[in-house]
Parts: sequence; structure tokens; C-alpha cells
Amino acid sequence: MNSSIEQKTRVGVLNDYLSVDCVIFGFDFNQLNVLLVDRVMVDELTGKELFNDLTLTGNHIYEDEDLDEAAARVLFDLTGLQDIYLEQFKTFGAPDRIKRENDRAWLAANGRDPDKRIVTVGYYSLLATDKVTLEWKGRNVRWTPVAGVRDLAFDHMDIFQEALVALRKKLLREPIGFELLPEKFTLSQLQRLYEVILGVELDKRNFRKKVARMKYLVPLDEKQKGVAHKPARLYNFDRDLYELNRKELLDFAI
Amino acid sequence: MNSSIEQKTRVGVLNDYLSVDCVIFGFDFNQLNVLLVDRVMVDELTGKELFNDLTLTGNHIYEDEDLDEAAARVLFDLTGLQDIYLEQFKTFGAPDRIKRENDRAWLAANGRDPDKRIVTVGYYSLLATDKVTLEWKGRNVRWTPVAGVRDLAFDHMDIFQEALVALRKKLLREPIGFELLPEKFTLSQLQRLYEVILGVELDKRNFRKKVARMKYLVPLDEKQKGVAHKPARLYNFDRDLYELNRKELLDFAI
DNA sequence: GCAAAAGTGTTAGGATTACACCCATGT
DNA sequence: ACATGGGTGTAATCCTAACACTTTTGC
Repeated sequence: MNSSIEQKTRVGVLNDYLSVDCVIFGFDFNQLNVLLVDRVMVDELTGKELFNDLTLTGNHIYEDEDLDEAAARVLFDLTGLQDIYLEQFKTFGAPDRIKRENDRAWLAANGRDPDKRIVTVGYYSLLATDKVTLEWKGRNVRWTPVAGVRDLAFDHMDIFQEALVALRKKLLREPIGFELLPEKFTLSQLQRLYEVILGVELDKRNFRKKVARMKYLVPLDEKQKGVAHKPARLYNFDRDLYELNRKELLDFAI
Repeated sequence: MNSSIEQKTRVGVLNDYLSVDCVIFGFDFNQLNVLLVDRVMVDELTGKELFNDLTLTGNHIYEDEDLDEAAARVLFDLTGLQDIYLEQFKTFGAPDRIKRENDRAWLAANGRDPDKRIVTVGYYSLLATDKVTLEWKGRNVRWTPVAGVRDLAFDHMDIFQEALVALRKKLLREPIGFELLPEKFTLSQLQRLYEVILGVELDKRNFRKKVARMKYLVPLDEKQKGVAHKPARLYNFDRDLYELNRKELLDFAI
């Protein structure tokens, strides 16, 4: 879409036993969401709906494709965006990770052998909740608040939960939140981001005292415009300064 | 060996494209070591040594085996021990991760197709430097101080370096060090452990002040015996107490 | 002028750092 | 008696937590 790098066109052969699954977190200053897609199976003869549930997004990988590339491809298919924050967090490969009847039926109907183990490499990703298509592989896509996720297909509930833990741990130690903010942001936005993703409340004055110590959060000579209240000062995150001063972490351990 | 659980005898079929690699760290109060095995290849005709370098330990996994099981099996083969601390940290699957001539020759000589991508799930493990056999799959096994590791085969140098970073991060946040200490240990031993694994120096008085706050480090009414200096008080780590009081981490962020 | 969010300071308690000497034991 | 590591306290600085009111803007 608005990226300068061309996405490679894949012509290779897909690896049937190896996939990536992406837990895509979306943030909108109100809540943390995860991207789920509908999985509807209908009886071919009667046309009756057999089941209707939800999965994460994922895909098998091409033989000539790196794992990170495969995950980025899933994201690109969904959003048209490249260079989105993406982190590998765990690989899932229990021989019986697909055993429920619905899951086996779904695989069989999609031309796969339900008795063959599929190992899947889990990634999580973080983006702003806008910028996403509403369809993927012909299936409906929906944002779901993380607190309301239940009954996912396959072992996707496990994958989702581990991803959420990994994301929160990462946010406590590394400056990944800036992926979700505009170039210039206010301190209230930054605070809200931590509150929403970590699921906590923070004190405004203490929060500001803390970030004031972080030299890589640079106050600009610029304010919000057109807001119906006192306009806030804008800041930006200086990644170079951060890499230099890297001892002082965003240490939000609670 | 001294374990109550029987190790399953494997009769299944090995998966050729999927392996685990174990970065086995060994601690001995003097330094942190990593377990490496010699890889020697000789020309079948001339008997001349073609190359002689080092690899990590790893293995392909059985079709009916979970990833964690496969890693535990590698460890069992090396040590005869079960229930050793083992952590999955990253999966490596670049299509060109095996491209050097030595590596391709080695694979070919071992009945594998060097052009077929092998995805490997990386684990690290932590144990005391004794308790290890000197041979594995007919190859020599050696402990090497982590500072002196270089020129490993395949992409094992990358795997090793990422494992070391992951181990250190983990030690900063979770009580994994106790895996390496006897049931009853002294505070100097505990301090030494952190110093050796993290590669830092810590102040004795400050260290003790810090651990005094951790209620789950319980001082015993017992002292060292037979040492040529003032005998130290023994402590033990109460995991139940730890799980309860779990906010106060062993927060050794430097 | 009202609603809405921005912005600001103090105090008390706890944690961190830097630093040096005496103690109990085996040989 | 000596070598070896065990064990202890203080002061300065910094960080954390709790807590409430004034300011600036758009409408």
C-alpha cells in the first residue's frame, strides 16, 4: 500500500507441516483487541451450518520463505502494510494439538490430513485498530477485546493467551508502544497505551515524573490543535537517544 | 538414572525437516560454560581429516513426540537426567541457514539432503557442570566457557548467542538460578551464581540487603561444616512462598 | 460559563549505592 | 598465627506512592 518495498510474489510450494500463526493485537486508546476470523463450516449436501467459531490468522509457509517473512506475509494480506511490528514468541508442536472433531473436519475439508502433525510458529503483532481489511481468505475478520476472547478453534486459545503474556512482558521492558502512536503524541496518550495494554491504572503525576527522566522522550515546541480543552504538549520518541541511554528502561514492573 | 519416571523408548519415525537444538549451559561457580560436541569429518578414501569443528547438541524429533519431549530426550541422552530446567527460546528456519560447504558435506555424509530446509526449535538448559557424560552419538563432548565460543558449525553461533541473551534476561526476572544450587546454599554461592551468569560484579553488603527482603529465601539454623574459614549460614528457596509473594522479583536489572 | 482534559508539587517511605572492618574456622 | 571467606552499618541519593487543584481551550 504505502510501502516502498515490493512484496515478493510467491510461486513456490507450500510446506504442509509447518505454519505460522499471528496473534494480531489492535490498539485504539479504548481497549486492546485481537484480530479473529470467522470459521464457518456448512454441510455440503444439506447446506446446514455445522459449526461457526473463530480462529487466529495463520498460514503455511513456502519452502523458500523465512519464518519472519511468512508471518509478515500474513500481515500484509490482512492490512496491505509492511514493516509492522512482529515478534516470534513460541513454537507449538504437540502431536495432538489438533484433535477436536470440528478441527479435524475443517482440515479434511481444506485438503489436509488431520492425522499429520502441524508445527506452528507463533508471532504476535501490534498495530492501530484502523488500517485493517474486513476480509481475509474470503472469511470475515473482526476485532475482539482481549478480555472477551473464548472458545477459539484448534489450540488457538493457548496461543492467544501465551501471546498476550509475552506482549505484556515485552512492553514492560522494551519501547514497543511507540509503534502504536503517531510520530508526535501526548503524554496522556502514552499513559493510556500502557494502561490499556497492561490492564492497569497509573497515576498521572507519577507517570509524568517517571517519563521526565527518560531523555529520549523529547518534548516538542508544539501543541495539540482543535481540542475542546487545554491543548497538550506533543512529544516524540528518539530511538537513537534511546539506544545510547539504554540502561534506563521504561521499567513499568508493577 | 536417579529419576522415577521411565524414559519412553522411541520406535516411531523421525521427522527429517524438524529438529531441536539445545544450548546446554553448565555452571560451576567459576564460570558459565556451554556444552559443545566435536564434529570431525574425514575423507573416506584417504582417511585425511577434512575439517574438525564444534556444534551444539540437537536432534530430529519423532513424529509422535512433542517439542519439549524431544529437547528433554537430547538432554537425557547426554546426562541420564530428567526434569532438567529447559526453556524454548526461539525457532530458526531461514531457508539458507545451512549453506556453508562443510555443513552441506556433513549433512550429505549423514544421509540428509543439504538442499532441504531444516527448521530447528531452540532450547536452552541450565545444569551444574558435573553430571555429564563425555560422549554423545560417538562424538566427544566438551564444556567451553561462554566467552571463548567461536566458529560453531551451521548457524549454531547465532543460536548460541541468542540463547545466552535469553538466559540472562530470564535470570533477571525469574528464580531459575536455584536449579544450579544444592538444596541448602550460602548467600555467597547465590551471589556468585548471579555474578558468573550475568557477567557482572555485585557488592556483598548490598546483595545481602536485597535478598533479606525476599521472604522466600529462608535462613536455616544450620551452617557449613569443614570449611577453613568462618562457616556460612545455609539458606533454602521456598518455591511456595515465592509463588505467593510473587510481586517482589529477584530484580537484578543493572 | 461550562465541560474536558492538561498540567503541576509535596511528603513519607523504601530502595540503591558506595564503602571498610572484625569474626570464626582449619591448618 | 595466618589465610580464608563470612558477616555487618551508615549516609546520601534516588525512586515510589499517594494525593487535589488550577489552567486552557472549544462550544
